[in-house]
Amino acid sequence: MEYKKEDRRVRITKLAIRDSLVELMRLHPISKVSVKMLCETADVNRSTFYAHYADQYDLLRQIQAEAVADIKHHLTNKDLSQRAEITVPALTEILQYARDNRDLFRVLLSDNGDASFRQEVVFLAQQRTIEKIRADEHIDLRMAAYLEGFAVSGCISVIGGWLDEGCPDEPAALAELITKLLFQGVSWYYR
Amino acid sequence: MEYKKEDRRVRITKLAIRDSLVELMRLHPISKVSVKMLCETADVNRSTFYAHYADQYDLLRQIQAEAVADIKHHLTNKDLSQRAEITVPALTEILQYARDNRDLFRVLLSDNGDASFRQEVVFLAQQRTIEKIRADEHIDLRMAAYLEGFAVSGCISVIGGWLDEGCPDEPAALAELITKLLFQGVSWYYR
DNA sequence: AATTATAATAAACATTGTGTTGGAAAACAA
DNA sequence: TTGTTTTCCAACACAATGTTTATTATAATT
Repeated sequence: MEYKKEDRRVRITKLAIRDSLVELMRLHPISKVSVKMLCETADVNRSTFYAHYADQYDLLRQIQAEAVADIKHHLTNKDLSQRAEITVPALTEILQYARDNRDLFRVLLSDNGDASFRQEVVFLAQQRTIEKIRADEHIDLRMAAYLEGFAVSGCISVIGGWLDEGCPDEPAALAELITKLLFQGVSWYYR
Repeated sequence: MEYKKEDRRVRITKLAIRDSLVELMRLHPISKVSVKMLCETADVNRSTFYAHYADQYDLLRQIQAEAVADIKHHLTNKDLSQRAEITVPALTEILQYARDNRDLFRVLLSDNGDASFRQEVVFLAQQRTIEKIRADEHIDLRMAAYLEGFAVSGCISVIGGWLDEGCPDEPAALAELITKLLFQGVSWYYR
């Protein structure tokens, strides 16, 4: 991987631009964030922006890709490299990571974010959490797709709400809740 | 409501524009759909567009509002006007309505759609399906929010997938599935 | 510290979509 | 048919886009 260690100026510039995007996307959807405004907020020349990114969407895509890579890193580094299933401890670790980068993840998971990030998360989850559903030959593929979509969308919603509220629960507690919601439905709680 | 019966020309124009939006949004997110392209596809003059809508988003908003009104109509017209809970029959009827307007709902529920529509659906559902959760004083508000978000996001995902695949299941069967997923989780199926 | 390489800047440019306008032509309702 | 309303057409100023050039500033290298 490109460990050529970017020029210091490049790092500073990119950081300023990325921070500005996250800041602006707390208020506006990506479509309403112009390159012009972005550069003004970051105090970076517009030509400089175009030297690094094609447009706002390209920028967002790169930020997302990095976040996905980090999540993947957390996944493979943990106990579950052998077991194709997300465990409460692993989910806890991911939640901690999300909390540490709260501003970023709020934006990525929010409705202001781009669809592709959620889709990537779905893909990651598909390869792990629910792989056993796929493996079960008693389930047809269509049903598996329903279950996966239901599960991942539900989870993302909970995590997004948690971040919006300032992470009032401990990661471990939320991981527990999510797991229960997934496998036992909403009824486990209130009945 | 406005039963003034619009001028025939207005009806034709609006219909053409709306169809064009749905068509274009199968490929691009709303942010990438320009008024110009919209009018070219609809074969309508750009000035005419601005006579009816402020911009693409205003147009989408109006389409959404109408869909929401229709759903509301289906809800209040049914047995559940007294019971604050979505029943399988009522959900079935809504699914039939969605299937009848498949192209439209695919767009509205997809990630290309606007967040506000999903939020409105969430709001509708909050007032009914899960009202009992709210009423239960043993549940704190934060937990209730988690459950609601989880449930609604999951449902929308399933319905969206169903529409994308060409509605291969009967509405009644899908309504049954969704209800089970909601209250018993994914485990009811594969184990 | 001096030299070389490269990144950021400023200014200008053509291009494109936006939103508005006024008048002519067309379609409607009566 | 007559009067009304809508659409169309052409033109407009305006703003953001993406590119290019020369110049300045900063970093990496020796």
